[in-house]
Amino acid sequence: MSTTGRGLHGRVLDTLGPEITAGAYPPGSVLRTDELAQRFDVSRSVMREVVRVLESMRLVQSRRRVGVTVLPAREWNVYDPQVIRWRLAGADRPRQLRSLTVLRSAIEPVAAGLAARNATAEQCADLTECALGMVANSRGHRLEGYLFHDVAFHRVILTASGNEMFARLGDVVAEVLSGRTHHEVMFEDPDPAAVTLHVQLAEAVRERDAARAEKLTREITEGALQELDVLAP
Amino acid sequence: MSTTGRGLHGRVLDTLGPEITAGAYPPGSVLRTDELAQRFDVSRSVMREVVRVLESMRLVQSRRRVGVTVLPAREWNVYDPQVIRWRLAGADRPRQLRSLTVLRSAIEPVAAGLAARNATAEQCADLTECALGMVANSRGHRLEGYLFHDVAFHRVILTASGNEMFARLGDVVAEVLSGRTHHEVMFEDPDPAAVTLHVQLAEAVRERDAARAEKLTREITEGALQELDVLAP
DNA sequence: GGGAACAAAAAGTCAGACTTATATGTCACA
DNA sequence: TGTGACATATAAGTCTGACTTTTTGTTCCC
Repeated sequence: MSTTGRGLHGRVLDTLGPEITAGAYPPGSVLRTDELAQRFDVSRSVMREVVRVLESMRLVQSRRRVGVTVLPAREWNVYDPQVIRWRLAGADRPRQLRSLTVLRSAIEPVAAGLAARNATAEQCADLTECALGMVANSRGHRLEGYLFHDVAFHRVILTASGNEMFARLGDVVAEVLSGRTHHEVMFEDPDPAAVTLHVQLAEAVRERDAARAEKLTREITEGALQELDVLAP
Repeated sequence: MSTTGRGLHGRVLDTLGPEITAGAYPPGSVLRTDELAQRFDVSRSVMREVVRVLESMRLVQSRRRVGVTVLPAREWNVYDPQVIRWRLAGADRPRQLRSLTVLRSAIEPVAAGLAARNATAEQCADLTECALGMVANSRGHRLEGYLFHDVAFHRVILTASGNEMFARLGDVVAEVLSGRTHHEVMFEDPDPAAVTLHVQLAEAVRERDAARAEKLTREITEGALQELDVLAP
């Protein structure tokens, strides 16, 4: 389910990008456009476009008479969805997953508070529906169905907050939740306490209780953090 | 102080990017690469590189036989530093400033709590130094000096949190704080209460009091939000 | 009216020549 | 020996023109 992939350019990017984010080239390494073009068997034009995109992600820097320099991780645009996907697919997936979960724990409670103030009637209904879907799939190893509703639930919260910056983190949350179900060990049914919290959160938003919504979300993300500590200490 | 600017490619990007984020072309509008190249008097190769970068920011989408379609704002990579800068320079600066301030109010308290647990001795010293610098410049219209130390202070907090996602928001916070001093009306000296809060926050981090650090930061960002309500209601 | 063949349009790709900036090495001079 | 000016090589940057591929919209036939 890659966003790029289309065209020669996208295929090269999907190989070179992950290599860089995986640390295959130590920071300061110099690549040459011509050599890369040769390696991937594409023309210089295509290779230049790839380098330009990597440069806009701050993964590399292109300088005359020097070449394409790989930048240290501290420079990377770590909020770029492609970079996030590449890093989650790579070796430092655990570290990345932790970073993102901590980010969630900061954002989502505030977003939920705002959602309680701003959510439309339709969004409230969606929320309730998602929560019910979670309940319905919380037993009997129906993990896929549970995940689907869980992701949808958090997306609605983030969107309903009315803050575009929060809304854009929907994909990140989806990635984190999906990762927990698919990549990490998750044989057992979801924690019943978490399910209850989601139902209560939908209630709180519907009743415009911002403080309670924030508190409940804090408990949810707190749980996600603890879960992470158990899985990857 | 533009990151790009270097080269023909950067100059075109710095014109076309802001135009799109300013909403000069309604979503769904179709641009043609050849026409754009003609308009900016550059070759198609350069124009293609520009389009590729805009595409990676999800501002546009390039499709065969159709052209370069402008995407709706909901699709934009609003965390991309360039996009942030372009939007802050444009007409919906107030809305953008509010979004970012809300984001700060979610992130910084959590970051401060983590900083209290993870900050090195050197970072604690830096923090105290910055706080003292703020105090020293808090009276007599020394706004530039105050801003400098304020920005540095928040950068240290975000970095000391140990979370890379938080650390990368240093530039955003710098932009918001700088905007308050330069663009918005800011004739008076900074609020003495805010200065005190920063001094206390440096203390709390030094004493490893995570809960107090978080609470103090929440008060600081709360102040920033109220300030925004006064300036742009 | 519906489906298949066709034509046009725009992006995608390539190859090659030329330009420009700049890191680095050379050499003369102090 | 150190230092500055100058020359040179290098790799990115730019331009041009030709060709390919995909997709859309039309037309024509059943």
